[in-house]
Amino acid sequence: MDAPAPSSARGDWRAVHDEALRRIGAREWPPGAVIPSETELADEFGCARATVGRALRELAAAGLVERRRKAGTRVAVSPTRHARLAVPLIREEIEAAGAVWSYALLGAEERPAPPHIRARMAGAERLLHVAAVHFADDRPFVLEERWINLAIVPEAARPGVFATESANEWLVRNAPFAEGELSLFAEAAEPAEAKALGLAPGAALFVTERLTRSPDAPITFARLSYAPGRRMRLEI
Amino acid sequence: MDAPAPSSARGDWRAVHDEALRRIGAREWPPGAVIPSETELADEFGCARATVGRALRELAAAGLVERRRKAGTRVAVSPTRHARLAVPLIREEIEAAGAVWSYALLGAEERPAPPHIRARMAGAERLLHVAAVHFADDRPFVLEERWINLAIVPEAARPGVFATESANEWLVRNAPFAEGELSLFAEAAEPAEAKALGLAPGAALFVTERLTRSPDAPITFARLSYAPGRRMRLEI
DNA sequence: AAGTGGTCTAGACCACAAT
DNA sequence: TTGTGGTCTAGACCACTTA
Repeated sequence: MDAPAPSSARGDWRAVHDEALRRIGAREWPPGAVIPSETELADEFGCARATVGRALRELAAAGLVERRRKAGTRVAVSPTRHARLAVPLIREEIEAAGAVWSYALLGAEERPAPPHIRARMAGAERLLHVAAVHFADDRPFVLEERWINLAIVPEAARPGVFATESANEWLVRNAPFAEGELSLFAEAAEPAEAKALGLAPGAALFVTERLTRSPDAPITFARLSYAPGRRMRLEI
Repeated sequence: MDAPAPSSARGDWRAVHDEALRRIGAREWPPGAVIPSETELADEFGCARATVGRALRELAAAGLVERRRKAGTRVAVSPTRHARLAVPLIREEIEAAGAVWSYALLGAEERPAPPHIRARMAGAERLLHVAAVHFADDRPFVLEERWINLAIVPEAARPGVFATESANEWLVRNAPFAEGELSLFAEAAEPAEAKALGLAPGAALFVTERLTRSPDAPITFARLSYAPGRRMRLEI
């Protein structure tokens, strides 16, 4: 880390990062405390300030420290762990499990949305409702129910768009990188859901609700109801 | 972005980042394609290579591009979206919702684990089993069932450790920053679970199973069964 | 052998917010 | 006003991987 820097297999910033992590874990830098400035740490570790900056930036991204100009860097009060959750295409999720994907469109029509949908898609006048089931090896895998804001993606109203390609994929292609919110919960299957998925009413469904927004207006609200047995796996 | 750099409210690397994002979304850089090298892009944007590097590093962290030395940077074949999931302490989750947290220990004793637990905690000889319910405003919120590897955290066997502090918090304090796997799914409540949570058997539970590992051996396996109504919310 | 990303440095200027 | 983080630069050396 000195003079010409004797090469660094793992990167010097990692050494600083790991040592900072150790001090936080060992309560040498207790929760809420201000840690030394970049300049001081650079001095201590004998490296450039940018290297310390890199290390602390990673810690901040992980939520372990909070940084503010002039105020300095302080250890987060409650260093919460985070996990990264992939939001894959349904088809890819099924194929990744080694199964054959297929798909049945139940309906696609413009229709007035129920109040709780209207509330979440405020500003959307005309909404297209799409319902479909995705199958893994011909067994029902997930029920997709979706509302699409026709003001933002009017092409979705073209007849036959969702005959072979699911709304799931169509929207990823046509509205990529959109922001949004995701909500995960368990719910007993309603009779209609149970029927669509070939289950008994009341079965425990894993449900994800996802609202996708463009900067100006909501794009789509999707509810995916997964048949029992599906697990969402994450690394921490 | 030229000569003395006319200051940058948002950072020049963001400009490069956003333009790259646009080109990926617009399929000017189609999935799987190799994009220009850092040097070429630095030339195009009139900035230093490090600035381009920063932009592309963020895109790589987001999973939108893949980078390999010599091979270059290519657009991911299927640019999957990711969401960040916070794994909070149960007490903090309840208090964040404005409710009062309380806690009842159902039992804590060393006991042989069933086969499916032994399989996931390979190498752990002596296991402590802990069961407890967390309440929000005196209503059952989640059932915590946990197996702890006594070889790694022998202090957990001390009598009375989990009387007032939950195993959840105790382990966060005593084994911070551990790696692991997280699994989310829905399941119908078993009779014993239903009773502990005050529900009818078969109720739809939101379940998380989490295995925490130290570099050498498993530390703990926890199953959290949430009463209906609990939602896990994420930003995308 | 050669070209790409990965990292480090020393210095600089700036934005921001606490004082 | 001042001290902190945020960013940029120009150059350098290295690691890795493909050719």
